[in-house]
Amino acid sequence: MQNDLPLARRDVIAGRLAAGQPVVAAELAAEFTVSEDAIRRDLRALAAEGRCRRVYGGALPLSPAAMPMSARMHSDMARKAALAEHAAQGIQPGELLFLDNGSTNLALVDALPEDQGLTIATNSVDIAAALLRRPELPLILLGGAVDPLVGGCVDASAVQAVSRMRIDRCFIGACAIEATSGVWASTLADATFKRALLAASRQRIVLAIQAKLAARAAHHVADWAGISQLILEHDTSPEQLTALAHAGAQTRLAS
Amino acid sequence: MQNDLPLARRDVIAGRLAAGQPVVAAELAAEFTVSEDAIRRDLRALAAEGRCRRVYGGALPLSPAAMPMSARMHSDMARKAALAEHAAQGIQPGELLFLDNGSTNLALVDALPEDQGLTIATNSVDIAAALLRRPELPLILLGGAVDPLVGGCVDASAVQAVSRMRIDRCFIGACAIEATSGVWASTLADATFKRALLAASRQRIVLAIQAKLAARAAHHVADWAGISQLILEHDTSPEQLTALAHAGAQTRLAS
DNA sequence: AAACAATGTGCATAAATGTGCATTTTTTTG
DNA sequence: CAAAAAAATGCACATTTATGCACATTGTTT
Repeated sequence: MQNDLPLARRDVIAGRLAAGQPVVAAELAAEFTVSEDAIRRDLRALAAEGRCRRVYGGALPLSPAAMPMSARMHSDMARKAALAEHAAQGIQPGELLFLDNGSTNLALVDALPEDQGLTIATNSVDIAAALLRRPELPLILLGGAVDPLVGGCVDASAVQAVSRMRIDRCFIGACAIEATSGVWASTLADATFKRALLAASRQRIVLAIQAKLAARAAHHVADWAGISQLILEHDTSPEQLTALAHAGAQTRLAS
Repeated sequence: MQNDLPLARRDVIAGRLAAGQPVVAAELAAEFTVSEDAIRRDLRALAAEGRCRRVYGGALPLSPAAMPMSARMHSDMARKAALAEHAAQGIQPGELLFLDNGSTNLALVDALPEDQGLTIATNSVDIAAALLRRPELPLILLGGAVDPLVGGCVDASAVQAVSRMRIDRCFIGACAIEATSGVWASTLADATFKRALLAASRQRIVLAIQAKLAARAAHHVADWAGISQLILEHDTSPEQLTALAHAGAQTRLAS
């Protein structure tokens, strides 16, 4: 990402600031392959124009935060990021991925590798919004009526659309997990969609933080025979793990 | 790529700028096999016509397409909110609204009235994300391949989907506005989608902040005969207003 | 047909701008 | 309070730009 236009670089930085994103001088210098002096001059100029606030080590946007969606509040973000990091390692170049609704899959967006020729599909509005910040990743969005509880499209048109796809690897969002029976969803439409998604996918991955094992949901999605891999946190209890293994789940632990 | 017509070269450069592409003086000189002086003269002339921004080493497009959607949505929010407030007053109960891509329409989300039985449709990821915070409003999301520059779906499937709808009131996002010619978009796909959206809608509204009148874009969407109402800021210059009125635009000023 | 103005082009020089480095000053952190 | 990191400052260097001028090409006039 090195354009020959110096002011273009300044515009890119200004754009990130305008998007509410804080910037670090050293990172920008490495990214644009210029010295930190040049970056500092840019930030100084932007601050003089009133387009950011200069701080030690970088610059902050004037109107802070705001951009992320309703899922920012969760302090589980660190846990989910660890799961996502582990899940991303299994991704192969050129794959068509599907990220189902769910805040855990949202964390996966930031863990997706670059320059692998990946294509991402999703039915989740929040995940699509997050993927807009990864413009190098081609994004296919499933349309339809948005279920406000789910935060994405799980209606008949979405089922039909996903049924016409051949997905290499899908990440199912689980509302609840039970060791004996598998994956569960909160709403009927969501469960129906997830089953269609599973049917269209070769590799079927589930990311689950601890809380999912304690949760309950009304509609069954799939048993462990239908799930290729269940990725859990490293501090999952041994009892749960043996129960899962006994039920036939292919589990892996994120470090 | 060496054509003997000097004007042709300038048009090619202007076309790239209008498409949102930055140009480097030295590269253009090599491409057209002329000296950098000639290129500089071209760029100077284009900048004087307001068709680009001259920078050290080349020129940058005036079009907002260069800035990602995430950056555009947080700039000039106060101005856009005023426009949105005014536009919301015209909405009738029970209508099916369509909010086209665009940061100005994003501000409209917070201005939509409650308990009016409205239904909202959009092809914009960010607008859909914002509407998740208004769960009482039924939301229909158009799917397809997401254009990262546009921030939403403007491909053939989106055109097809919108063509099958009967929309009561649509809010078109304008990348640029010209008093004599109407509404312009930055990319061909976006312009095509907007035309399909206009064709499917009864009331066709355009919200435009001041900057849109100074911007340039490459692809024509509609002239003023195709726009029901153009909502502008209260401090739009009288010259612009008379030019718009003379061209047949139905303008209204937000307070 | 010849002369003319108009325009675009390329090359010179001088001015302006951006960059990187060395040094000093300021801020943060332990 | 001391050490480390970051920022400001001054300066040398390279690149880009503006300006004036000579030259070629084109279209028009006489």
